[in-house]
Amino acid sequence: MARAMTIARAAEQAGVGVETIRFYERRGLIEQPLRPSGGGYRHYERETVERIRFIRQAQELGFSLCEIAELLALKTDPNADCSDVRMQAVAKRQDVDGKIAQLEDIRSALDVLIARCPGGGDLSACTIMDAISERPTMNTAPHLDDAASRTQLVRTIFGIDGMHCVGCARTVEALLGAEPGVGEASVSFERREVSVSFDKGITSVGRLREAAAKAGYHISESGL
Amino acid sequence: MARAMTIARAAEQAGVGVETIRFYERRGLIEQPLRPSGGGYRHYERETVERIRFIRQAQELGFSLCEIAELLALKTDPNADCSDVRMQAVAKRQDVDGKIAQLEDIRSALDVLIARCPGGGDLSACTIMDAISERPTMNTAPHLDDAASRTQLVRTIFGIDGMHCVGCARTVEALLGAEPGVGEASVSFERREVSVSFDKGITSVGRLREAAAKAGYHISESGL
DNA sequence: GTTGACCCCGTACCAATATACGGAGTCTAT
DNA sequence: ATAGACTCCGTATATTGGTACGGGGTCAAC
Repeated sequence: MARAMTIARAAEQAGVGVETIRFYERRGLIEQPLRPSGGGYRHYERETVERIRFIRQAQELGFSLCEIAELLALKTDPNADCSDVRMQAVAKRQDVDGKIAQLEDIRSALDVLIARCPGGGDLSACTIMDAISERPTMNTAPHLDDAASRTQLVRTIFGIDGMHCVGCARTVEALLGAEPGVGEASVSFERREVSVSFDKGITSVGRLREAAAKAGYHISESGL
Repeated sequence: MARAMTIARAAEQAGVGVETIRFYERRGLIEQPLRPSGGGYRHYERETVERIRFIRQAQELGFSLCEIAELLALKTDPNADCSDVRMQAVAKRQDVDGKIAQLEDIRSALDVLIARCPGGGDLSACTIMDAISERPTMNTAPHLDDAASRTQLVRTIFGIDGMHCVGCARTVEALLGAEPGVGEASVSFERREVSVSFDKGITSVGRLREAAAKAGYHISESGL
């Protein structure tokens, strides 16, 4: 055992770059090792190499360098009392637990997709696409688990004639908004435009035009 | 339903900032919504809000925006054939699986720490610290699972006299390196210094000094 | 005692993922 | 018709986790 463990060798053994080690030193994740008088080269311990590997491992697991610093601090903090340390560990465990749970959610979601997929052929037959569309927000979506809630939202901007005032604009907004299948309608009196989002599976441009016409307004497919 | 869904309202509903939405648009994660002629304000769909929430969810789970773009692309790519899509999903699933496995490793590691901890009192009684020290690299460490391998590595730099040449330096390196408990020793002939790391639990400065003295070299606690 | 490999430090730069700013335009309410 | 809130766009800045560069010092070997 003769060759000094210089930074390059330490880096190689830890599987990182030389610059990375210096970076970790600057960040205080590892301490700058003892150096000879007057500023020679750093000499590393195997221990330090292990510490670097620990850092990489923890990173792989989604811990930030700050969190890793905390984990490492558990080891060296001389002021910590045991229950502090324990609480740190417990909190971290809950953290990890939560991450696992979320990943399991996404995994089972993917499982469903994969299981449903015929496995080949044209895209039109692909159930994965549909499935993703059905549950676009994972478990945060309020309640659209049912296959019946398959929607085909579109938004279009029409020109509109026959409005005399801002009141007319509000009227049109209200009457279009009341149509079945319409999500949201907003009318600009000044521009004589209406922007409306609706479900193609429920209503249609014609139906909307009709509804407006009944109140004396004329919709044209002009805007954009 | 009159109020147009402008960017601020969409941002609020999706739980992100306005700038974030614009950022996602630039990144192509969501498409810039339809706008009135001549460049008015954006009008958003609930659908788009859902999409943004999906993005945040996926991010929480460790997917990068690029990966999320892929996931979202499964939904809309008109050129993809079904098996392409399926392979994407399967790959993603494996990805997720790997992450879960890693997190489970770390979780059980933390569980061990927590279970061993007495739960209160002075730090000197804290087993968590010891445990972390024992397995600093998680499952990548070669084989130091045994409690017997509790080490107390230190490194010190000494001054050394009595060397006549570089050969002497190598000799000292070899003889110190051969001492039980010594990890690594490196000697600078020019600086008359030796940097040695050793286990305090196994050997001692005195023992090292003795070993060097036997070969005619004198170690002094000078360097640093 | 000189050479070539290595290391030092400070600083600059990179990519990812936002977030902020500033000056101009747009909407809506009064 | 004007004030105030909001939005537009482009650009700049922040944060995290590095990576690269350049000018000079150190080391070991011949």
